[in-house]
Amino acid sequence: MAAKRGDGPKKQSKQTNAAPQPAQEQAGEPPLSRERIVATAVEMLDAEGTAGVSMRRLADRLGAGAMSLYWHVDNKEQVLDLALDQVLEYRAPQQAGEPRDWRGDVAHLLEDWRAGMLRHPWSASLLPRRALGPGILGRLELLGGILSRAGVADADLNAAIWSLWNYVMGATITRASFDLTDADMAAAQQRLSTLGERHPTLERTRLLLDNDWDGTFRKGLDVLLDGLAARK
Amino acid sequence: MAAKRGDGPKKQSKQTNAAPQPAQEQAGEPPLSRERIVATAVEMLDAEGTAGVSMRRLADRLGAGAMSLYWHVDNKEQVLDLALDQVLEYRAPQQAGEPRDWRGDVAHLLEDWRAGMLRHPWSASLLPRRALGPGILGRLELLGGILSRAGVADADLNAAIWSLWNYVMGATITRASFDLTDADMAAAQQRLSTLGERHPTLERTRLLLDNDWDGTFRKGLDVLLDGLAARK
DNA sequence: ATGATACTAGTACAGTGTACGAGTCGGCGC
DNA sequence: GCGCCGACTCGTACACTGTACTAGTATCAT
Repeated sequence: MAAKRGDGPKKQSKQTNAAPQPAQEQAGEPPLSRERIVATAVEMLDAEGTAGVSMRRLADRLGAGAMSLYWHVDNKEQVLDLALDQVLEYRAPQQAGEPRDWRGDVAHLLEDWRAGMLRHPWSASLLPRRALGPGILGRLELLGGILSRAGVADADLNAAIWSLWNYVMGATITRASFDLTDADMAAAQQRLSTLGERHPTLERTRLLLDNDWDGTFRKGLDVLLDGLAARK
Repeated sequence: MAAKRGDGPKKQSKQTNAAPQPAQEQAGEPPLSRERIVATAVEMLDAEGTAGVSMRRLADRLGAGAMSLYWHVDNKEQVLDLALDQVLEYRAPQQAGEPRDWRGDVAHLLEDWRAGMLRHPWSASLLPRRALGPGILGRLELLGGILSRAGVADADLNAAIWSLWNYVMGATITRASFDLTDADMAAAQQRLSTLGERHPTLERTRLLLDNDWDGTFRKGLDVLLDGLAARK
C-alpha cells in the first residue's frame, strides 16, 4: 500500500522563509492543502450545487491536476463531509458573558443554525448519511450545555437535545428543498384542486402556498420549548 | 420532437383476450410498465441502497434493455421520485369507524410514517429535493383532517401540520443516517473523550451512545402534542 | 398492402470517481 | 559531489454512469 499520508496535514512547511517559491508558477496558486480544497468546494457548492462539483472541476478551479487532490483527501465523500461540517460550525456570535434567559439562548442558537444551513442550501441535502464532524459536535455541546444549565435533568437531556435537533433539521431540510421549487409547490397546490375533493383540508388552508417559513419555524419551536420548560 | 408518451400509461391493452402472448419469450417477463419499473426499483433500493441502482442494472433486473425504460419514464430522477412516493403512501391500517382520541390518531399516523421510512432507509436520504407526490399529499391531508376535526383553528393549522412534519422528518432522517453507522457513533463518542474537555456535556450524558431512538421520538412528539393541545 | 402506434433496444458520447505508476522537487546523510 | 527518501503532482486508463439518437419490431386499422 502506498504511503499516502496518515493523518495530519496541518503545517506543511517548517522553514519560516516566507519568500514566495520562484518556480515556474509566476505568482500563481498557493500550494494545495486540505483547507484550500474544502474552501473551494464550498464555493462551488454555493454557486452550482451538489451536481456542479466533480473532482476534475474542483481541481481545475484550484489550478491542479485532478489526481493531486487525492494526496490531501481520501475521496470525494470526504470532501463533501468536510465541506458540510465547516458550514455547520458555530462561529461564536457576540461575547458571551451576559447570561440571557435560556430560552432566548436556545432559540438564537437554533435559528442561527437554520439560517446558516439555508445560506448553503446544499447542506440540507447532504446532511443525511454524513458523519458527525467537530462542527456539529460543537453545536450539540453548546445546546446541551445551555439546557443543562437551565435545569434540565441529565436523564431528560438527551431526549431534549435530540428533539430540538430533529425539529431543526426537519424544518431546515423541508425549507431548503421546497425553496428551490416554489413553482413546483404552486403546481402541486394547483393539482390539488383539479384532483377533485380528495384533499379538502389542504385545499382549504392552502398549505402548499403558505410560505411563512420563518414564522412557522418559530411557532413550532416555541411549542417545543414550552413543553420542555413545563416538564423541567 | 419524438412522440414519447404524453401521460397515461395506465391500461395498455384493450382486448381482454387473456391468452399469454406466444412470442419468442417463453413464459418470460411480464411486459414492461411504469409500475413494474418502480416496484423493481424499490426492491433494488431496499437491497443495495441508492448507490446500487443504475438504469442499466435496473433494466437488467427487468430483463430489458437499458433504453427501454425511457419509454415509460422520463429519467432516473423520476424513477427515484416515484419510488419514494410509493413508499411514503399511507396504506389504510384498520377500518376507521371508531373515532379514537385525536392525539392517539396523530401519534399513530406519524409513527407509522416514521416506521415506513425506516423500513426503507434510503427514503430518508432521498427526501430532500424531491417533489410532493400523491402519497405524501395523502398523508398530509390525513394529518390536517385529524387536527382540524380535533379543533385546531384554520389559522393555526398550517403551522401545526408543518411542525409535526418537520419533527417527524428530522427524527427519521437522523435515525436513518445514524443507523447505518452505529460504529461511527461509537467512534465519535470515543473521539469526544480523547478530544479532551471540549465536550463535557455530551460526554457526561453519553449522547452518542444513547440509542433509544423510539423512546426519544415519542417524548419529543408528546411535547409537541402537549403544546398543540394547550393552545388549541 | 400501407401506414400508424406502441414499444424495445443497440450504439455512442460526454462525463464520473479513482487505481496505478511515473515524475518532480527539496533536503539530508555521506 | 552523490544517493536517497519522503512529500507531493499529475497523465493515463478503466469501469461505470445517464441518456440522445436511431433503427428496429409487433400489432393493429384502414
